[in-house]
Amino acid sequence: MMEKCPNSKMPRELSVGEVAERSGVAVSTLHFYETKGLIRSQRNRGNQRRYPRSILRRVAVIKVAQRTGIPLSEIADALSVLPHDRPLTAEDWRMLSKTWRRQLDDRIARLTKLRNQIDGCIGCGCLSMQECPLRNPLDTLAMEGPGPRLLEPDPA
Amino acid sequence: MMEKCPNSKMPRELSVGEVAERSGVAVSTLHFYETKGLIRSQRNRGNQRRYPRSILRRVAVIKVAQRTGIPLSEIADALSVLPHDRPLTAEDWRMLSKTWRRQLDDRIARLTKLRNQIDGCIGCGCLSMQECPLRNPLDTLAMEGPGPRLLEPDPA
DNA sequence: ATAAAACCTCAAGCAAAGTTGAGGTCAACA
DNA sequence: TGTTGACCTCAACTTTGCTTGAGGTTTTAT
Repeated sequence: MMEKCPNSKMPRELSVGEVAERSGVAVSTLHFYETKGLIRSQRNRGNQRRYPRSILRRVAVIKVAQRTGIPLSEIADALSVLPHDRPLTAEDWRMLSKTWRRQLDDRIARLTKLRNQIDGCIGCGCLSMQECPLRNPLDTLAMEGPGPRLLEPDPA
Repeated sequence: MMEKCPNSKMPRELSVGEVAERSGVAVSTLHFYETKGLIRSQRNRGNQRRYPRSILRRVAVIKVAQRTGIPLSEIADALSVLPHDRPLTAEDWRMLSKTWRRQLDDRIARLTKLRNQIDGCIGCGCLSMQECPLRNPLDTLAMEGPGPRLLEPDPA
């Protein structure tokens, strides 16, 4: 299919199609990520993309970050401090995951709080009551945090 | 400002601006919701929108559902079985919240699982190991559930 | 009576995250 | 040496959830 490494069954470099297949993202998505600076590619003499195997890890990390709800632009920022040409190390990952893990906690906490509110509402039939968080979102949420904000900005 | 109910300080009907102010959404958003069938309005003789007070609850419910991550189209579906011209009852809310609560649980569970995976990865420095969920997303996620799905579809 | 604020419609624009298609090149296999 | 399948670029289109603006009417306040 592609040139193989003579000493191994593993190709030394991966074509975009191979990366797509192995990482589970579409070729067009890899192109797209490249335009966004999330990944980078070398070209062979026919101008086709060739990736080092470490691309797979990078893409996996991107996907994980996305699953936590981090927008691509932030993922790009976080990854941009790391060189494209060497594999991510465990230490790199520790740094990245520290921040993302916090944001994930945040999202979980927000959703959990919402769930509790909903449960409270179910219990009390609150829609007919003055105290319900749904009843008067403005007042209720004014008490929940800073700023004149109704029903949280919700990055969720 | 607007015609008042003669027997009360509360306006009988609300203008779009009032609804916006009280519910915390922009006027343009209310227009938008109307085009999507989420809300409906009566018009006065000058063609301006007039809402019953129950609109506030309806908008609040929409916002809550949105916070759980439900797309507007599904919110519209759920609300469409309820008449626009009477206030939501506690029973209505119980029915709506039952489904949404389940989906919220789901989201929370998904994110929590992801957090655990991340924690596992941090602990083991897994990026350099074969067993890491990040290492080979295809195989790993094939085991997680049904279907040839990589890195979950993630409605999150 | 008139000016300002609020409202109306409709069209266009924005951001995120991609996908799709047209038109053309490259490479791997028989 | 073909001929297919994989690849290339660039532009346009998609969906979701709105916002912004133009151009015009209605309400309210003075």
